[in-house]
Amino acid sequence: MKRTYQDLNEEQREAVVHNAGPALILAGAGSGKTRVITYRIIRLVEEMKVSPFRILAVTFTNKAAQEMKDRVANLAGYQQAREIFIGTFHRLCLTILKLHADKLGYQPGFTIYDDSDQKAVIKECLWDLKLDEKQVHPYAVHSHISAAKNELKDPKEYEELVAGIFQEKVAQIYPRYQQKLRENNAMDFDDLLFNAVLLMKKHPEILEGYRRRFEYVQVDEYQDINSAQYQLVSAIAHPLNNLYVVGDPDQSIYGWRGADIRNILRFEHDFPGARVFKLQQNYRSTKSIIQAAQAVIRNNSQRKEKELFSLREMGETPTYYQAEDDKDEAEFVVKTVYERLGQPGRSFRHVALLYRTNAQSRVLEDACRRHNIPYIIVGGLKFYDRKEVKDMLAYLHVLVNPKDSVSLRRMINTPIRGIGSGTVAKLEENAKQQDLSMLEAARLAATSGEFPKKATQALANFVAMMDSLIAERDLIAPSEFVKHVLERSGYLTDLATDDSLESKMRAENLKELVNSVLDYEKSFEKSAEGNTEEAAKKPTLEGYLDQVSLVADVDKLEDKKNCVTLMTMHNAKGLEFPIVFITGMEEGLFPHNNSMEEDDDVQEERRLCYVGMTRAMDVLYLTGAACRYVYGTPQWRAPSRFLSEIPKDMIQVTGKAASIVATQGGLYEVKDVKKKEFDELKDPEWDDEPVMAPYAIGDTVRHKHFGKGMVLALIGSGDDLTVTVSFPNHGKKQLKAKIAKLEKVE
DNA sequence: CGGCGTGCCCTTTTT
DNA sequence: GGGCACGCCG
Repeated sequence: MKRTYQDLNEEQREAVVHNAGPALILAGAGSGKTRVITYRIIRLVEEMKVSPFRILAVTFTNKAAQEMKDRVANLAGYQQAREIFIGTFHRLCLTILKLHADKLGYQPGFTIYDDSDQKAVIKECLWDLKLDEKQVHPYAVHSHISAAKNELKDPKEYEELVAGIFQEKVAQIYPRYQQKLRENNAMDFDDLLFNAVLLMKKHPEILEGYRRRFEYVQVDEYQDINSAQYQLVSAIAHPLNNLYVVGDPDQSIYGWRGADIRNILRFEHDFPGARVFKLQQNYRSTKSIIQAAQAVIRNNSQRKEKELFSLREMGETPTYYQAEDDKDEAEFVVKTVYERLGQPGRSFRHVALLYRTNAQSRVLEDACRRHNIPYIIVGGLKFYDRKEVKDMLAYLHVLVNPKDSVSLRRMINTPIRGIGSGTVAKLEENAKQQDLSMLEAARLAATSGEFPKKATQALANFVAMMDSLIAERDLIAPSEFVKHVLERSGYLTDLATDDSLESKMRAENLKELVNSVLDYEKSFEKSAEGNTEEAAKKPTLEGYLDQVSLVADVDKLEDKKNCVTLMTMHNAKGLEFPIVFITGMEEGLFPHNNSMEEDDDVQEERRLCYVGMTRAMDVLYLTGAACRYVYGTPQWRAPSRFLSEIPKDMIQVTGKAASIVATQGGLYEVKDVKKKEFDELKDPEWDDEPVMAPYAIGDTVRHKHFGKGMVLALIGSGDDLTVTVSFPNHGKKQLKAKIAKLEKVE
């Protein structure tokens, strides 16, 4: 069958009919990049007669992978689609590593440690090294190690480049951290990439195998690729370099995770002879939304020339609402959602509420609940992060990988079975001295008589339980087995002993966990888990755990339910909604305080703003609050600079905070106060008075030593009020209002 | 050993 | 505001 690609535009068609050799597709937001990449794959199979088995397509999220699989299956048929390796980087690496784990000194059943497991291991290291975790923050240590791995630096290489006291500490911790992971037969997320690359380096014959296998390599979201991913992809694509990458430098928002935007910017340099295609027509949004988004992104200096345009109608001019405080902001959002729902063809599912930080979701959530708006939150506290679910997963991890002592420590006394912290500490000591896993140490202790009688008995019971569970593990279906573990562990019985609502919820969540195992099993019936080299053809507990470790919340976002969606802008990438609210448009929040010093960081924030705005199809609201509660204290901040980058005629301004006006460029005058309408909607109990501050953003003040300056932000109230002032000759200063005694100047 | 209360400090974003 | 570590008491 010869396809004519009539449903593609000229730009898209040119990109699709590219044959061999490297190609870079610069695809603006909403320009149909997924469509292009799927058609490309189909063309490889149907016209160029490439065996599906020889095609690799890598994405960043499972959701993107699934969508691509579905589209290929729809167009080319299911049989073709399942032969193609379409998956995330992490899934690709995991698949490779499972096949060759032994070559790196791992066993195939290795566990993937999540954030909290990683943190636990770091803490152990700190403890071993007698470092104070108050001074050396585990989180900071881990992010350094993570960054090192993303740049493919092993502990030795890291040590050589150490600069500063903190990094010296990290250099001590890093090798120990790796050693502990190895002892637990565990890898962290970054190891998946790092070890896959390492494997290829150490074993050229394995690399050669994958080179021969994957003749055509496609990469989605290329702007977000880090060094390790770059190495992997370019190694596999070499020497044919049939490397087809799609991305948008303006949507690179993962720099903090090691993504290096330079990879896309220098693609033509790295792969000589590369052809470049641009997709600049946006199909998603109205003209006025695209114009506003373009106006913002234009302020970035590091860009590839690309001008997005929309052929849709002008549509509604985006609105900026300046709220008094965060609650007022939430009320505005909710009220507007109701207004919009009155319009034909609109329902809750068409609305997304976006924000910069997860902490912002709470106020929005409260407002939704008060006004009976159904909502789902993507990200934040995930299902798999709940205590009871993590406990049960810890059981399963140990049962699959008995060396996993981090998980063992979590479940050994949950529910309480008389193995207290003293006993655990002693076990740990024994394990370390005799070079055993914790479970082995427990097994020994159960018979040695070294422990007190009660503890010995408790350990003996525990070991017997674990041994019998391990023996049963592969005899029944994973879902049956999980049910069995819930019973045998006494976890459910323990929950049943008190009838609090919380316990009931937990029991409910554990049922849901069993359901998720059932879903996993079902996916095998239709055999959608389509990678042929997936070692096992039938569902296993190990396979289930792998999957859980690799799924993110967005992946499961179903649009069946009629709910408003709440999520961060990071999570929103790749999605679209008719009506979008971007909340928290304030200096210090967006752009975030931690990203305001370096120009590169501000540029990334701006790209994030661009990503957020371009999610909107028809209607876009930008909202910000003059005063917001952070960690329980009020903070006053100026409107985001990104607002002032949108020309006046491209945005309509409204709000009720007439007293505090934008200072960034002083562009906004607040008109059209809609207070009356709010009061009708508001729950009276909710409407507490905002905290007043003696200064306002934009005030000029005089300081004894620093002279005249302008107020940029206010944090706290009363005696704790801290004022951020910018002085012409002394720069930014944070001053305690009580001590500094700033004098207001007219 | 284990339950419970107090106080501290923060996570910006996530596969 | 709230999760987590620590300390006290039954």
